[in-house]
Amino acid sequence: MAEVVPPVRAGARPVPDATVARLPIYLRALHVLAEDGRGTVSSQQLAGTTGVGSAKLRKDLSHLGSYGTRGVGYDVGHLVEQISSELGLTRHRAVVLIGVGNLGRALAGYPGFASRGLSIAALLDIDPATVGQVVGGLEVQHLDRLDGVVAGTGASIGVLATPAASAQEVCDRLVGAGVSSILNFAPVVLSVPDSVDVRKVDLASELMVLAFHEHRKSRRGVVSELGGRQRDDLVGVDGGRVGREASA
Amino acid sequence: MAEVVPPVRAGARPVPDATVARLPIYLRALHVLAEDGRGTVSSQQLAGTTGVGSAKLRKDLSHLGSYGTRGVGYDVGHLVEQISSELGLTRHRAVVLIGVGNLGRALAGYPGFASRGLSIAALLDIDPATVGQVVGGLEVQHLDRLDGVVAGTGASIGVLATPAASAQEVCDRLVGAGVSSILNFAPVVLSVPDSVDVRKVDLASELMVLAFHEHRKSRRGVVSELGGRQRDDLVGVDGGRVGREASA
DNA sequence: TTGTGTGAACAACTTCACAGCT
DNA sequence: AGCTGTGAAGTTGTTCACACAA
Repeated sequence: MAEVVPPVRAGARPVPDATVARLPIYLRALHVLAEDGRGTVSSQQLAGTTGVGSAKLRKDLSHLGSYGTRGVGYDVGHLVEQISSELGLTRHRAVVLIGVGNLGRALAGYPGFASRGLSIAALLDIDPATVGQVVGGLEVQHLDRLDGVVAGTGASIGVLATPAASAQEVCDRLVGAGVSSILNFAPVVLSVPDSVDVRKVDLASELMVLAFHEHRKSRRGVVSELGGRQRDDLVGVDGGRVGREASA
Repeated sequence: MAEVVPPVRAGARPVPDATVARLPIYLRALHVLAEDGRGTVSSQQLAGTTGVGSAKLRKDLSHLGSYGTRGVGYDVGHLVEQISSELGLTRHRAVVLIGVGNLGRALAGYPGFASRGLSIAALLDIDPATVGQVVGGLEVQHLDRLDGVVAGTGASIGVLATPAASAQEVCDRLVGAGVSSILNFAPVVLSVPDSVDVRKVDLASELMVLAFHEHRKSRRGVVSELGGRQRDDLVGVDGGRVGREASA
């Protein structure tokens, strides 16, 4: 067609979202392989440990200009660097966590947060009984210090682990302080400017989706070979899209 | 495979997965509306509170044999029933939770679990210091009692909130006890029989995806060399005992 | 031979636009 | 008028199959 080229400049979306969502999984598997001293992996092998099909895996890796060797596989160390780089983990990113209840404590102590690239730089809460406690090596600070903490740590990512009732308010303060990406665990839909990314983890929803699968098994079908799928179903949490649509 | 089969096998998937994943969100919003005394909602209004586009919402609802009234909207109460029914929440489903650390405690106390259809029927752990504690009104039992607990409560859903190292082992025990759906919080790819559904929530991955978005935002002509020498401890995920891939 | 990389077919999901009911 | 329900078009993601490199 003599159609004009899409007005998209170079750099619109080189890496599909679905691929990005899987990169951390590959990265983890690769770290394990590296520890075991493996120098190379084939897509087949990586597929085995990540639960992703080998073709999908190859296509994913090809999006980041993959450097596999035909007949051999991928260099583990190099792949780790490639993925880390793509995810932006080569640069240390500070994360502030708001809401130091049980969930917040779990997150603060989560192995894998502290490990690579990402680290929780500050914990904040509004409860006087919690403020001042030391959790995961950090002293919990009062939420009122948010602006200073964000400025001081250079944090651009916030984790929201507060009760639902205060989530929107805290979110507003996070945005006001300059945070531009938020991981939301509160079961509410946050309203944020377009420039802010929100990703939501909804624990209750996850359980309900499982309940649905249970329901379907018992309700309709004999569990024919269609029934179980573990590998494909690793959808996890659906992507939190940017911003939101206009609403008064 | 001889004959040309229609798109989907008989009774395979009437409701798309993507829709199922959103039903809990609608359900929550509808509960709020019901509390406020709203009798009806339009797709437009529901879209506003759920952050989903109105067209998508209508299509989603149409999958469950939609019951809207043209020119008016949907009956809130009826919709709640429809969605609950589709998700299998009309029947009370017992859930067992393994691993009563901070995450487990957070889940045990999560509002919205206890509320509708789903309830955590038992907490189990293997740590003697945790066993016997009362958390969220339930006494933590030893993991060895798993079979009896599953049989006694009729639980078919298990929540895995253990450390990564023991996740696969506990998973096996869950499956052995008769649980057929598992919500896995451990950063491990579980190996299960085809008849078992596994859904994974990977907190570290979520953060990394956010980091990626941050990274992309700051990708303004930063073509210069990123100091890729990120040589930190090789923590990795230990105990990644992913058996094998049940390759299809 | 082994195993990557990829175009092309396929499938899933989303958005559009409007017919048709109230 | 207002709003649902849905074919059709558009977009995104997955799977296939094979050329090609080591």
